[in-house]
Amino acid sequence: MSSPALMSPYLMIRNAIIAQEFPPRAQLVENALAKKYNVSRTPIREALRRLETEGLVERYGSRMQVREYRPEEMLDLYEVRSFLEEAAAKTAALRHTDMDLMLIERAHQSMLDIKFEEASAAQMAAANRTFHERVWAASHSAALVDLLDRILVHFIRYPGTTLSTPERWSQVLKEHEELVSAIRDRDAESAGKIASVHMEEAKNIRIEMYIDAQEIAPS
Amino acid sequence: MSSPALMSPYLMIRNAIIAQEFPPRAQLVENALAKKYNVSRTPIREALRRLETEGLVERYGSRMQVREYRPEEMLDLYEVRSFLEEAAAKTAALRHTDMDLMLIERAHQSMLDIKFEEASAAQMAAANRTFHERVWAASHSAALVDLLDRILVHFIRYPGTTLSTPERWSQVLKEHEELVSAIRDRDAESAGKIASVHMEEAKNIRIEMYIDAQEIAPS
DNA sequence: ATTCTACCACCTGTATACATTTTGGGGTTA
DNA sequence: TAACCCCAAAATGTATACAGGTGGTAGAAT
Repeated sequence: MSSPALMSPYLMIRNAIIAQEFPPRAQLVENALAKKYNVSRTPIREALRRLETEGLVERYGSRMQVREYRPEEMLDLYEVRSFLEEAAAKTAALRHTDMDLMLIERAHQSMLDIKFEEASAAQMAAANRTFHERVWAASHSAALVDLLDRILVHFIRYPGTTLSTPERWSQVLKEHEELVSAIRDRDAESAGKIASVHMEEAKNIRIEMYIDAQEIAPS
Repeated sequence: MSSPALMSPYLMIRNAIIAQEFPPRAQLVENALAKKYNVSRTPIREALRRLETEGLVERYGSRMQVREYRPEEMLDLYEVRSFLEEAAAKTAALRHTDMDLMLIERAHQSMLDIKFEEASAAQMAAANRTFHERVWAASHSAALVDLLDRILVHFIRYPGTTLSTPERWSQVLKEHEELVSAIRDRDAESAGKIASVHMEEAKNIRIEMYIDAQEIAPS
């Protein structure tokens, strides 16, 4: 994260939304943002349009406001991601080149090299993301990668990670191992199934996290 | 299609691209477009940004140009659509309300009411699209609908329809009938399978169309 | 003839000024 | 008191002016 002055209004506003500096349903007024970030309305408008297409910001009439979100929405997102990851895994199994496989294996090895106690949550999440991205790439379907990107954007708004315990971490590694094998064997059905189950588990962990949060701070 | 003056620059440019008035790789220069459509650069810029996120237009450095496309890409799109329609059908089977089912059945009936000889291709395509949209809606997954919308945008660039023969039309009706039944029975597996096969067939028809076109006008 | 340089034309990025629409409030009336 | 209307203020939509950067070309020198 570089200094504010070097960041585009798009990223500035985006970060502010994620940090809840602008809470859900907050009105995003062009003039106010322009003053706040010391640029003219023009770049602000473009940033808002972009955030709108990403789905972080919504129009109400002509006004823009921060999109609301409900924790339940997370389940929807995981569900769709599950379908897409299944599709990507299947397709990757059928279409991967030797190079694709090498890149996937290397990403997997990077995750194996991480010591859970020493690494930061961000590091682990990044390594995990890289692994999945390499699987996507191996599908050789630009359309599929585009959709996966689009879905994952929404996850930003939900804090935390599903990789937070050593048990889960080693479980993830085991499942990735299986996924790599299935892809290597060009076994599309298995690969799809593994990816799907993998996501289903992440979803369930999220549900637990949500319920725990509810019990600590009930409405 | 209303008169040009009433259409937003976004739609104007979009139509022009689809009509190949701006061929693939054509530079889209803001000033030129502004003069052509009698508006200032500001709305033109917004239109281009929007088209960029839709994927009809691409940046090369800071220049914008019409995105290239290859007929083979169509297969990718159908493949991804197939996954998504399968997901939507499965989810709709599990989650539909009585109202959802009624709307689906009504859309299906509308298609049955169409006489192939009398109806235009556009009418048939529209009725077909409505049917599918109602299935999507019955999934109650906003994220899924969003992705389907996003994928279908790209189909615009490829002319023609897969519903062009009476045989195919009645085949489509039969498969829709089966899909409605599976959804009604809340049989997710069948519904998913039917939707998936349905799309696979459309893909194959596209391949035939492409090959035929190649033979008539070889490179 | 070829290459290097300098300049000019063009295009995008940004700011600002102007136009239009929407909204919220206050006062009047039924 | 509630409803309606009108007006003022504010926010968005649009146009225009200005700045910065890039590419291409003409001309000169080798």
